[in-house]
Amino acid sequence: MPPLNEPRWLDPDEMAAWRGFVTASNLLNRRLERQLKEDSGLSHQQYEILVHLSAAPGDSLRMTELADKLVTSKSGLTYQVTQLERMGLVARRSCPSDVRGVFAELTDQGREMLRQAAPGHVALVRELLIDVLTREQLAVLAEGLGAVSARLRLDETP
Amino acid sequence: MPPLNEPRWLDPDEMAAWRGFVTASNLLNRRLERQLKEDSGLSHQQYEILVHLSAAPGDSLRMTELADKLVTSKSGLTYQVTQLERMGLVARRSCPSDVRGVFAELTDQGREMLRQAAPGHVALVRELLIDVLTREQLAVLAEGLGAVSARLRLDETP
DNA sequence: ACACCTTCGTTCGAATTTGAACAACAGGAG
DNA sequence: CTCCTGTTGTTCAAATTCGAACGAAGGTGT
Repeated sequence: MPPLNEPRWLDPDEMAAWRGFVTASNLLNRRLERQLKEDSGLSHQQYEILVHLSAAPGDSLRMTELADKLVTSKSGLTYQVTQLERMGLVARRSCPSDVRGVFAELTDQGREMLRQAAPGHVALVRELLIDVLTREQLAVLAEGLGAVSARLRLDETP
Repeated sequence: MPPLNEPRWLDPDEMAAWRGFVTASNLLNRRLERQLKEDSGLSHQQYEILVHLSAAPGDSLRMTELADKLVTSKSGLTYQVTQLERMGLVARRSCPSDVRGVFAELTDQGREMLRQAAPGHVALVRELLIDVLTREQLAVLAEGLGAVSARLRLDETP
């Protein structure tokens, strides 16, 4: 018996997981966006840039590497780094070993902005996601979505 | 002892869950977007509009109600429905009981487009998310994210 | 009937995002 | 060295998104 031409639709449980994921993701992004904008004048994307930079050695990352971590397009990152540069939160530095390379580096002002914005952001993430879930749910979510991310990272490069 | 002024940062497990959620969400959206665009010429958002309409009684929904389900802005929906109308996939119908009201209704062509686009989309959702997780992980994810969504829906209206 | 507050969908301008095209360079194979 | 292929970051036009402001109605209390 040959494989069915009919696709394997999602059963109710699978559908619930999928819809829950999409809906929670959208709602969460919406809320975090508003909160950050009102509280610190940053978009979520800009905030994430600061976070990734502050977590990197030397508070700086190559543009491409940063774009990968953020899961965004190179051109999108170029735009946002320019914005952050105008705000004085990030600076561009050319790479010594590669003339084409550009480092985005967190400025003192950027570090300060992050220190100011982080508490409110983390509190909201906690209130809306972390504290809504049990310890076990959190663990399963971390492990499951970690696997999903890994799966997605794989067939991206080829 | 008064509550600490210092915010409760995320511990490693919590951080892993949060980063996993954000990353998986971004990667997944990126992939689905590409697949739908190449395969059917639809954006994910447009596809979701068709899905929600096809699931609604009479294949139609009020604009506001649809915007709620999609978790998007009213103006964003106005734009997308206009696009879909130009493609002949959706039609606007005025509401009999409320002059201000507008129904978005799935056309025959829209139904056909959905029938054509759905298999590839579902297959990818399955490949990248559903089939990567175990049955238990799926259940936990559905329940947990369901709760998160509910939590988010609550303090939205007031 | 009247004023008052809310809801509905659209319009508008500004901000953001994307993919494709591009120029400049890196890194090897020959 | 020289050609070839892959990278790097930017630019560009087009598409999308959002929030605020808006005009038009609904609904309520008096």
